[in-house]
Amino acid sequence: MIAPTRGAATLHDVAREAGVSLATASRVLNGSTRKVAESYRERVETAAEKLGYTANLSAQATARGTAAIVALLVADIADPYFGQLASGVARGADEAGLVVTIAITERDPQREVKLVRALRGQRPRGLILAASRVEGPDAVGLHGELEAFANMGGRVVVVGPGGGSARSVAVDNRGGAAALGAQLAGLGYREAIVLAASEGIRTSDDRVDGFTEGFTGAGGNVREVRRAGFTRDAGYAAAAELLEGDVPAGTLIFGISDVVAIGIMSAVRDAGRQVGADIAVAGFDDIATGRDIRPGLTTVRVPLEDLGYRALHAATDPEWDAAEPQLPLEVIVRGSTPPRA
Amino acid sequence: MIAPTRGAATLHDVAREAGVSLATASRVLNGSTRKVAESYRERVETAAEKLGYTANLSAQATARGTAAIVALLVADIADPYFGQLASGVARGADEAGLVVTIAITERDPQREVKLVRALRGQRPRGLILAASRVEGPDAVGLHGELEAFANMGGRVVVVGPGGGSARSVAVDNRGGAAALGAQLAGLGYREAIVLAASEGIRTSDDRVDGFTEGFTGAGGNVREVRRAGFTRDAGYAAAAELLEGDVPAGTLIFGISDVVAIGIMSAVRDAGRQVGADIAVAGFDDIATGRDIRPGLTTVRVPLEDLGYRALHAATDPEWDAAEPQLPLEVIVRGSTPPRA
DNA sequence: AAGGATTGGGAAATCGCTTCCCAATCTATC
DNA sequence: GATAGATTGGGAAGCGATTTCCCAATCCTT
Repeated sequence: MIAPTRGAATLHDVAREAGVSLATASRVLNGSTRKVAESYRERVETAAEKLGYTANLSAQATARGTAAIVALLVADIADPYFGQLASGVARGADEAGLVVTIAITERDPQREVKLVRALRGQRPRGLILAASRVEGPDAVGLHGELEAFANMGGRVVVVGPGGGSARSVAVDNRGGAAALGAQLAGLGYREAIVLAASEGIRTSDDRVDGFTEGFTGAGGNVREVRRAGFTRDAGYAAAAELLEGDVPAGTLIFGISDVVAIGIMSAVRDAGRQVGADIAVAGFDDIATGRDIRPGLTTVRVPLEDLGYRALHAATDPEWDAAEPQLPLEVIVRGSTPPRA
Repeated sequence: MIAPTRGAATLHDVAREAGVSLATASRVLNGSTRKVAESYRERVETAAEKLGYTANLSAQATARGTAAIVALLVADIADPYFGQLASGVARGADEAGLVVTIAITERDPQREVKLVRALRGQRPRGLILAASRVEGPDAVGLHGELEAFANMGGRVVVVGPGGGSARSVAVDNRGGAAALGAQLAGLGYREAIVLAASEGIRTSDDRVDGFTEGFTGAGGNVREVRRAGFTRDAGYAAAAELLEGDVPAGTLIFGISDVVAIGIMSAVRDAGRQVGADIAVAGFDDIATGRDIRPGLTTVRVPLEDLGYRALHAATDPEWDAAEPQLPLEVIVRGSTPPRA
């Protein structure tokens, strides 16, 4: 039952209703090491229930000096990659009794810096950066902000290749891509084109390098690495342009992520070519869609949800084992890369 | 430049550094109607810059009595439907200088009630409910919580059919589904099966009713309405079961949402049938994937991003026009429902 | 039965920031 | 040039919690 009072009930109200002091009420309702006699405890709880009391988290945060918040920074929450990741973060936060605040960078480094600064105002326990170029000129401002954040007592976690003092939850992009490349070469592919994001984005660079290594190591040849972006439309556009030129049947196009690869598949079809036997396509991440698309998308499975879950823990557990084994990646071959005769 | 102090700089620090009072520093840095002399303003700003000051949002919230927060409740953030919606919410929040906190219900009504209660602790300006059954026995507890939330001064916005005091950003599910049904009947379909969520979920019910109305009104016949859920897997499972029975060629299966429809498409294929001429499939929402899948998914376009954007404004704008026109829906026919000869 | 050790409630200080109120200075008016 | 009125800085009282002391009432031990 919740009393229909105007404004929220405060701890003060509860204490008065129960006829105890503020201190006692606080001890009963919001975790404290000190014990309170059963009779008092009951009275306080009854009063709280009756008034529909919920602790004011902001006040709690000011008093305690730290907020039960974790901030998550993603490039685009509508992108399934980040959606799945966020899902894991949210699950972990829920378990730990933390609130997740989310901010969108729109892949704009400037914006990212500004957001980190704004987020700092919340004094979150941790900050999870899921979308960032950790290198390049843009990174310097960001670095300063992260430093400030850490100095403030917050933990920074980078999803992907870590840097500096930040903890990182890494994915073996290079290894996974190498395995993919090797396996595809094993299927008989000899010519590949890679559609990557701009240089300096580690995730992309690692995947390109790994793929090249694996593919060429097993007898293939990477004919070209084109720069596109991380979006479906970027993949589509780049592939469309590519297909205006001469792309022989049997060529493999490796998209830097599944989202990109899906764009590529559509472009291939719209160019009047066929995905699979004619032009093979592979991606990376194994987002849910890859399973439902036809032909199925060959990819490297990244356990995104787990990754998010881990990131949450890296951001909040005091003693977190940086040496924890990386999450296992797995190559998944589907119809988009049929074996070449 | 940010000074390498331990702990965050407080307003107090800035005031001392600048040699002014707390009040003045506050007025300069955090919006106030009062003017401050240029010379003071400058000194304060310089000091703030030097110390890397960022206002403690929690303290600000306690002092002001309200937090610059909007809470968003979704069923599953990895679901593209909610992802796109959240995207719009985030954009609007960013423009309005608000922070978005996100919570996941996992489609569990009990959990939803608990979350609303927990979220109340943040004293957010608004609460956007994007995933909720507004009817049925489970709804009563929720209703109480929402009431309490509103009493506290927060605004509740329901995405979908509104109820009670909450503002609502509605989608004409019924009308859209009716248009879809009519159009498909016009393409020559005569027999349809609907895969819906459980009864009592308004969104689902409205879509079922609308579709039935439109389809039968144009000469079709809804043979059956099966209850599944709102997920891809639910759609897949229900369709798989369905296809074990006798489903004649030319039958149309309408999935209550695109996510469900995509599951259906996969089930159809896995059952050795063909999507399109053999078994037609239609969905609702027009999530991005529907464009890249083959055949393309016939659906009703719901401008999800705009919907989220609107919800944000409904949650925060003091005078919001409840009578604002509903967002336009549009039937999109793609290859999953070819014209029947 | 007496002295010390627990146990547990309450007053008050504190967290970082806003804002009301007052005093001092400045501007404008006649 | 005096006075009313408008500006603008600062002091201090909150906001809604937590937490450190302090002290009275118990409990245990010998």
